[in-house]
This record gives sequence, C-alpha cells and structure tokens, in this order.
Amino acid sequence: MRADARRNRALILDAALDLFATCGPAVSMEEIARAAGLGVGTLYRHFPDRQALQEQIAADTLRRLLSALRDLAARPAPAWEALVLFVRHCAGLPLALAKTLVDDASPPPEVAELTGDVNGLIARLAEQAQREGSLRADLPPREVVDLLSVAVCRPGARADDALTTVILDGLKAPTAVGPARGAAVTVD
Amino acid sequence: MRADARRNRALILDAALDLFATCGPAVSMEEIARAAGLGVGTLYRHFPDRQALQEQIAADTLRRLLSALRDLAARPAPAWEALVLFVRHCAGLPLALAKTLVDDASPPPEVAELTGDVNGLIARLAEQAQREGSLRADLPPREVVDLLSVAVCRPGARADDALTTVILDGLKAPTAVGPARGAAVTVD
DNA sequence: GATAACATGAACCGGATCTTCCGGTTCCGG
DNA sequence: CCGGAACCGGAAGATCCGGTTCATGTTATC
Repeated sequence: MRADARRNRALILDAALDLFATCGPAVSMEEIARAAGLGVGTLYRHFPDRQALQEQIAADTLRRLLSALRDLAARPAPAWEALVLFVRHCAGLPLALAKTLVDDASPPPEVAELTGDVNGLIARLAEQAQREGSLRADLPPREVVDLLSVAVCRPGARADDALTTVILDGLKAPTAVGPARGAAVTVD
Repeated sequence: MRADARRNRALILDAALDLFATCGPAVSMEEIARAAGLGVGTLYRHFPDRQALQEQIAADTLRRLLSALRDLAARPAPAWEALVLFVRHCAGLPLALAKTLVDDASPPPEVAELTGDVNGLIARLAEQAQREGSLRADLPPREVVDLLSVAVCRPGARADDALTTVILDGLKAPTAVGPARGAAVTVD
C-alpha cells in the first residue's frame, strides 16, 4: 500500500471517529470526507460502503473499551471506583454509533459479541458494587448498564458532564439517612 | 364544521400526540394517519403541512405544561416537591417534539415563547429549591433545566423510569456528608 | 520517465417522505 | 327522502437527501 494511501486511511478513521463521537451516527459520508480533508471518492476507495466504515470504527472502539474494562475489573480496587473510572474513560468515544449498530436488527456478529462482552462486564461490576454496598441495591444490574449507557452513549458526552455526574451520584447507595431532627448524636 | 370532520380532527390530534410521545418527532404522516384510522388526505385537509401539525401539538402540550407548572409554583409547598411532581407530570407528553422544534433554527414564535416561559419557571423553582437546601447547589439552575429535559424529553419516558428516579436522586442535595469523625453534634 | 496506484467530486440512483388531486362517500338542511 | 356541499381515501407525482459510481486528473514509486 502506498504511503499516501495509508496516511489518508488514517485521516479518514480519525475524522470519522471524531464526528461519530460528537454528532452521532447519522453523519453523512460527505461530511466525514470533508472533515478528513479528502474527497468522497477516496473514502469509498478505503471502505466499500458506509456500513464497513461504521463497523470498523465501532469494533475498534469496543475493543479498546473492552480491554480498558478488563484492566479495571482485574484490579483489586472497589467495584464502584472501577465503574466511575470506566464512565470517565468513555467520554469522547463514539459509543452512540456502537449503540445504533447494536440496536438495529442483525448487527454484525463481531460488534454484537463485543457489546455483549462489555455489557456483561459492566453488569458484573455493578453486581459486585451492590454487594459491596456502594451502589444502590434497588436496580437490577442490567438496568444499571442501561442507565450508564444513557449517560455515556450521547453525542458529545463529556467526562465531567453535569448529567454524568448527577447520574453517578444518583446511583450511589444512599448514605445512611441523617439522624432524626432533634436527636443528639456522637459520631465515632 | 361537520360533525365527522370535528371527530376526525380530534382523532388525528390524539394519534399524533401519542405517536410523537412514544416514537419521537420523526414519525411519518402516513403512520399518524394510519394510527388515527384515516387516510393521509384527511390529515392534510385538517393541517396544511407537517409543520402545522407539529406546531399545534407542541403548543398545546407546552400550554398544558405551563399551566400545570404555574399551579405547582403557586402552591406554598417546598420547591423540591414541586420539581418532582412536575417531572412526574411530564411523563407521556410529546416533549421530544417540542424540544426538536425549539432546538431547530427559527422555531415558531409561539413555541419559542412557551418554551422560554416553561424553562424560566423551572429554573426559578430550581433556584428556590437550592435556597431551601433540597437541591444540590453545585449546578447553575439553567443546567438543572437541561438535565431535567434529558430525563423528560425522551421518546417513551415513564414517570417511574429508572433513569428519572436516578436523576432526581442525583439532584438531591447530599444529605450532610456526616460530620467529621469524633465530633459531637446536635441536630435541631 | 513510465506506470500503476491513487484522489477527486460532479453526476447518478434509490427510496423515503411530503403533498396533491379527483373519484367516491357521508352528512345535513329542506 | 333528496340534493348537494363538505368530506374522505389513497394512489400518483414532486421533492429531497444521502449513498455510490466513474471518468478524469494527479502522484508515488521504481
């Protein structure tokens, strides 16, 4: 493969990643090409059609995410901390794209499998956090996964988003309800 | 206006309200007509084009919302309670539609004004709740409005949604983090 | 410098939706 | 009950929009 071709392929992937992350999965091929500083034709030279490009990017993203997640899950830290780090890690990833691919009927098998793995790992972390008492216990772990995906699978989600912060706080196990009014207490 | 025409108009509005609420603002005119049990032609007899229908429904929805909000704000209850009741009240309303209309450039003036009023009232409630100490203070009221709109302006949002619950919990002022260890305090 | 690989973007295509239109139907006053 | 005006239906036409192709011009490599 010629050097310029390789460079252009990289440009395309970068631009597409960026656009998918900030604008959602409905960006047109022309926008992507323009953002990469190339013509549409070039884009089609490297990816036979839109689906191929989407799959490539979604799969790459999910693979990266999965490996990060495995690292987090392997550490001996509290599960809650792992969840928070994970959510922070997700910011700026084109997850809305992956979500779209998965929600649609007949997702490409690789993407479906990767998503399954990711969701499974998150669910396990959630369960563990619940056992550790740091995550509210009134939600099935699956529901927690869905919630987090809302926080994370938005075009333009940022790690320190108000929404992300609020959702994480809302997911914390309630700190013991303060003492009754009028009571005198000693905190040990 | 003939009786059947009036009836059909009502059928259309009902069906459209329902579809906009559950499927988002991108429903096709044919789907709406089908849901109303009528032909597309009939739909176009009553509303000159898609925009007219959208505006009508969005404006109706916002008007209802605004009046409910005024009632809530007028009551002497705590502002936090009003906010929660408001959010519950929003479930099943086609607010995603209104949001789309407002987000787009050049929204119809009536819709824009209504939305402005609604947002303003919510922001005032949020501010009041912060003064009362029931709503976390580290977010500008405007941000709170945006957050709540995420909770509420989803196709198919339900009042007892996990997401809605979690967001509301995350918005609560943190129950005192607990005084420093070893301190003795009296709770009045 | 020759050649094959590559880039370009205007033109083409498909399908999805909005909108029109006219034959058929339904209501309503006389 | 009847006539006609208002109304309904849904196929056909217009329009839009993005994906894809391809003939032409350019560039890396040997």
